[in-house]
Amino acid sequence: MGRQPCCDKLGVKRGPWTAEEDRKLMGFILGNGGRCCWRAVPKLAGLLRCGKSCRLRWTNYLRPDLKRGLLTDDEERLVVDLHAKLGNRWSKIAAKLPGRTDNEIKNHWNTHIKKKLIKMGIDPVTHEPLDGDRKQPQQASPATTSAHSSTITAESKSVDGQQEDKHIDIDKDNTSTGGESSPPESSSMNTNDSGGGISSNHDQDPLVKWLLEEEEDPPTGDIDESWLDLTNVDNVEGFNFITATTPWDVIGVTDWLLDYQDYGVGNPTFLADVSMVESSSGSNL
DNA sequence: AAGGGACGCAACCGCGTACCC
DNA sequence: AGGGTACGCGGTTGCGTCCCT
Repeated sequence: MGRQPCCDKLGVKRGPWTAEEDRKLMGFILGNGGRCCWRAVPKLAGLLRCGKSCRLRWTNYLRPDLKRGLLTDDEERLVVDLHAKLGNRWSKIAAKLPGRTDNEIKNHWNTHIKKKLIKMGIDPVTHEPLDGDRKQPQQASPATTSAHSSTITAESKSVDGQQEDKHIDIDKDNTSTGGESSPPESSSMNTNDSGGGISSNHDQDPLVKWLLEEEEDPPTGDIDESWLDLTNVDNVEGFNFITATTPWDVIGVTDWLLDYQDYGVGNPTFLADVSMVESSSGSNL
């Protein structure tokens, strides 16, 4: 098949992004509205990066609507629940956690949640009790993490698989959905969800239905809706990005915004982030 | 104080899919 | 219909930071 590389490797910069590069990329996307494909972005933005790298940088770091910091307990719970239903489909999971990226969730899963579950005697892949815990009573049932109300509230201080201070709440009909669920597929997941790795049991699950509906708002009231208020520009103090006189000069509240909402610039919380980018490049400095 | 290992995050790689010609 | 291109996704890696000895 000989698929061509996404970009010419020669002369393409790799590695951590600098503040200057961030500025250029953000400036281009915000200023031009990204009226072209990612492949053309680096050239037009004056970056020696491949388009793929630009897209990743934007979606994982520069996007205005991104939350930062550790996942909250609620978010973590939701991730566990969603993972039990969907497996490693991080993008699907991320889609249900506003402001979080698939990469972020994936990293958090691998570095935090996975370990927690293992300490609790739960297989992070299948969400079933680990071998040593199979004889555990109800608390360690397969539904422990997939139940809608499951909670992981305490850091297990156990060592060697011993469970201590484990706090899993089961207070709903967890047996109907989680009990007989097939293990989520953990790899080579088909991006098409139609039937994919979800059991028919899960298809009946309201949560799964919600998960698979792209346009529907999440049921949690967890969303920071402040950004929806377009009149709220109180947070633009210090805003001096490029030559804008108002935030909206940069945002360009024009039709492209509507056309390119995927960039996330419709989210006014970016204003604060823009000034942040202005002052630093985040983790790279 | 210094060295080494563990940890966490950002970025890269390669594959699958959708779309276009 | 088939090939080429671009994008999105999940797995993996690299490297900086933290922590322990």
